Amino acid sequence: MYAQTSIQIELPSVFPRQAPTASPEGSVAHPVSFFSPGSEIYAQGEKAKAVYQVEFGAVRIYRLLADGRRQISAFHFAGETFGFEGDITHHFFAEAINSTGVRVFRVGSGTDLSHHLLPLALKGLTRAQEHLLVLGRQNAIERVAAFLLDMAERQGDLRQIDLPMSRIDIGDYLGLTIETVSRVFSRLKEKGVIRLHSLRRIEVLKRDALRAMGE
Amino acid sequence: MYAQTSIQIELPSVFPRQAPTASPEGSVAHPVSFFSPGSEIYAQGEKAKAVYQVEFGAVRIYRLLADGRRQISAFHFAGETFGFEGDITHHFFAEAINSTGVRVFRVGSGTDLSHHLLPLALKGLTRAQEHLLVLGRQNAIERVAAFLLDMAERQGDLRQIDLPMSRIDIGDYLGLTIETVSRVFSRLKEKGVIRLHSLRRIEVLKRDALRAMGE
DNA sequence: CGGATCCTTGATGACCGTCAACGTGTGTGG
DNA sequence: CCACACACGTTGACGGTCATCAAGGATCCG
Repeated sequence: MYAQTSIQIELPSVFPRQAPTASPEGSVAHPVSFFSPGSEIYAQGEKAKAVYQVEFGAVRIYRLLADGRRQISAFHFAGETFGFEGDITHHFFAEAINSTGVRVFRVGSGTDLSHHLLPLALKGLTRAQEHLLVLGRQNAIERVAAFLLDMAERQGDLRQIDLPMSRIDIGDYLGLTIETVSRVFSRLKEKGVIRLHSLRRIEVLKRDALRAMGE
Repeated sequence: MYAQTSIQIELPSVFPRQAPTASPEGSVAHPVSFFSPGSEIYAQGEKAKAVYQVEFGAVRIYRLLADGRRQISAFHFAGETFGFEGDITHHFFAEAINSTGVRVFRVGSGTDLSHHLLPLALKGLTRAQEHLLVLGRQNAIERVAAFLLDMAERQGDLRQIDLPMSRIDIGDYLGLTIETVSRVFSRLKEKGVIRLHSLRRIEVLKRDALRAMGE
């Protein structure tokens, strides 16, 4: 699709939707790598040798079945940290969704990050387990509602949500097909719950209705 | 259902199906609590103040929706550690499935367990994310196959698997109803893939067939 | 402006949930 | 030791939800 580009550049944080968490090692300078849309940050089976903090853009973490079915287990946006799924070897793929800048913190070799990583791992664990409830026990409307609420919350609970990812990504995150995602969006529009300014920019008109659906 | 019983007794490990992991604090003696079937170990909303190691028996971790739908996110058996879902406050319930002994390691108050907890949290994270793939992208047969393979692996890959949990628990773990679980078991019997010695004791006759299904 | 990708909408059917009835296993008390 | 009762599990009939297949429309890029 896209060739992987991993240029080492120093960039300021452009879209800090969320205050970046404190740098694991404080004042030490760490390189920012730039990834073009669709390019791979790491692959399943690779040795995990760093953790990554999103400076701008968005990242998807996913796994594949042999026949190509894909499950996105998490999205990560500006300020969020990822890269510790799997102790030694990555069990997942990480890809840039858009043009994305990622700050790299090399792990191992003396420095001890476990104090910083534990809370991040626990947060990831909680998120994953909450997502299990969505995939295991909620229907299509409830899944989309939960997704929109989560996106809204992570963007500061504004009325406007922008979705950096495609419908395919949303479907593969929610365990649905893109057609079902699209139909649910249409139904939510009909009901006056949301409004689409563009394909990837959504306004939430009735937050309570969403909450009632997403539980 | 059952009254909660939490008697502080010292018990030897009875069913060490798996070698217990090293005690987080080595030589210090820690109490073993006994829980009767169905009794609560901790509840959603409680402050997390300990981690727990299963001595014998089995534990289910789950979450509920308002209308009672339940999603079991994990089972834990002898030798396994749980209790760190949620940083400060538990976001989940933990219940004993059978008569279960649990060794309690209190957290906080000086002692620093983060070095011990991080690998456990990462393992839990990986398991949860793998389970996301099952719930999001696999059909009923594939889910049950994956479940049986996981159970077999955690019991040392013997031909005989014993399931400490009910069909309801299996259904709530796999995002299926008990009827569907039952039907899949029957189909696997018809195909000669498994054999039921009793309701909760299963013999795997064709491991390869299971692998082909569970991916 | 043109082409490709992404998204939407419709028709159809498969899979699995629901409801219901029956079978099986387990524990208790007579 | 047997009888009974209750929880658990199985099987069948049916319907709803969502996947699949297909076509057309919107959007974005050069």
